[in-house]
Amino acid sequence: MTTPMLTKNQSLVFDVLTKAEAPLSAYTILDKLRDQGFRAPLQVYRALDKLLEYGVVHRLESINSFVACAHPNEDCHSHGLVAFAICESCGQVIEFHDHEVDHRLTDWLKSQKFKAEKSTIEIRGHCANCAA
Amino acid sequence: MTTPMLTKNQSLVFDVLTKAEAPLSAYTILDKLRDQGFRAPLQVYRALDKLLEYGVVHRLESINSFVACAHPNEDCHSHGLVAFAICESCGQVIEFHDHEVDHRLTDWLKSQKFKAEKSTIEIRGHCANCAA
DNA sequence: GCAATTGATGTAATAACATAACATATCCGT
DNA sequence: ACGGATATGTTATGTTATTACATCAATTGC
Repeated sequence: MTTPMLTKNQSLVFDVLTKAEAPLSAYTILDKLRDQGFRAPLQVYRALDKLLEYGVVHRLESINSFVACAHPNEDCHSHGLVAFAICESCGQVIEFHDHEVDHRLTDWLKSQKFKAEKSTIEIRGHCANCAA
Repeated sequence: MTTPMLTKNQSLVFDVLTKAEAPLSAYTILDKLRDQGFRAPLQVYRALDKLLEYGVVHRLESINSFVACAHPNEDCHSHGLVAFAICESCGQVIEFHDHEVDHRLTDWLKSQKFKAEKSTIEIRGHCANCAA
């Protein structure tokens, strides 16, 4: 999907996520944008919905947070499957793709005649720097 | 891990999950146990924490819900990695294990020196019965 | 030009999910 | 019986997400 011109709110939210060192919750984003005139959660959630749709932001289900896509130039959707390693100490997120994993899951789903719509692979733990 | 004797509240919560056709949210469980004397969310969450620890219940992060483990006789923890296919129409959850996927992810994590603690693989879509 | 449609925004209220803090009670080893 | 650990009960609160409704702005068809 080609990303259309972002609206004002979408740009503000995207900028906050791009500058962040770690995933942010919707309410954290809201707080960071109070000075820009944001007042209500919906302003954030609506922008996030679009950014997710465009594939430039990912939602981390296991921590109810959002990150800017780490591979903005490639098309994440075409990879079919994105996986995340999330450090519980420093918050760093490593985003990666593995075709073999993708393939195995796809084959399994096909064998079950299960039509996949949205896949989540998230590993929580500690990154090289933070691990004892 | 061997599962110790369940307490009263743990048994009640586990029974509700075992009898359910689909994953249940903590608050849905609470409602189903009002007649048994449950009054507060914490009674459910505390029981769930233990059941998760014992490995007899899984949490589905992407839908904030809980299911009884589908493979009670095997030890899910020893599989290292459990994946779920979740039907968004009927709610059915298919739990499965794939050693190859496990292996690929483990190798990748090792290459990054990332210490995994908890992994989540969830695929939302439509099961064979519900797919158009 | 101008109504009609569509998409974006603003705001308030509420729903849904989860935990903190504190008090009591029950179980078990000694 | 005592003391510690675990389980429970209860209230309040914190956190995440959506519903409902009003307004505004850009676009399209006529």
